[in-house]
Amino acid sequence: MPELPEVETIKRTLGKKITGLTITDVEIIMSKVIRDPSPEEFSAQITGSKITRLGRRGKYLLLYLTGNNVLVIHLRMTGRLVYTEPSEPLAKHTHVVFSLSDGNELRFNDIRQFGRLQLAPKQALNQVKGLKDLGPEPLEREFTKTFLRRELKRKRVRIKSLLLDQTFIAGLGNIYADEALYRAHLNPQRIANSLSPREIAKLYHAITEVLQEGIENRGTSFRDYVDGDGRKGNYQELLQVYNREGSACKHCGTTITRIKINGRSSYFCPVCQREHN
DNA sequence: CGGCTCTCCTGCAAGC
DNA sequence: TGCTTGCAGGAGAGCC
Repeated sequence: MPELPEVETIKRTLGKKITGLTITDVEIIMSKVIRDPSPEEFSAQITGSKITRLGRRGKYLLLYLTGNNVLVIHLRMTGRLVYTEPSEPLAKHTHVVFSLSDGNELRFNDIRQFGRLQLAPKQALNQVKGLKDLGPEPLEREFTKTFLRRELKRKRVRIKSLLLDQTFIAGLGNIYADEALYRAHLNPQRIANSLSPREIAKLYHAITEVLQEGIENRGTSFRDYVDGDGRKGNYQELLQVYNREGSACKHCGTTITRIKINGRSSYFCPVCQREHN
């Protein structure tokens, strides 16, 4: 499930391969993955464009094209971008194929068909649904302790739910949210506006640290995620709580617990992350 | 508007 | 062994 560190890693690895290349053809195999415009318009606008640079906003990957367009890609759960030779057989769930001027292809495949591609004019990027309501980038200067304090104060949801809310902060998913809460010694069920200034400060540092470490380790590969080189990340080996139900906490040895919060799994150590203290 | 639930989809694991 | 059932999850729609 590509979250901020995974998308950032894809941006860096894929960027080295496809920046400067022209898209010579677009084949849409499953049209529902194209959110906007129509498949015909999508192909027509992209064909002949050059990829000038790659960007990222939250979990969205951005391919800046000549002709003033941006190809906005969200991989959701199982989406993959595969840079490969045309002779390579199409994977079962390949939905879109971009032919590139170096003779290779960029393929979008997605087992669960949740991922979406969208084309938007560069100046209209901040009007794209999903993108326009994103909260601050947690690794940029705009994400501050003051912001976190102010926003937490007016929220009555559980802190775990808030961390997953992209309109609150962009880029955290289930893995890094659980890891950040563990690092901050915060129980995922805590109500956001009950956190003390000290706890908020710990959470602030925990969020930036886990994301930074995720990037340094080229992301977390559970099942599907690979980077632009087709390589798996390493951060799954450094996870403290996520997907570790029944295992010992690496700090205190207590069994890691899993509960559901708003339908999402939350992994935590019941001792290191006590609800009341 | 805030906050919650349902939905999309396939692959895999658990259970009988 | 082979079937059925349930679960995983990001974000948008829809509800109160």
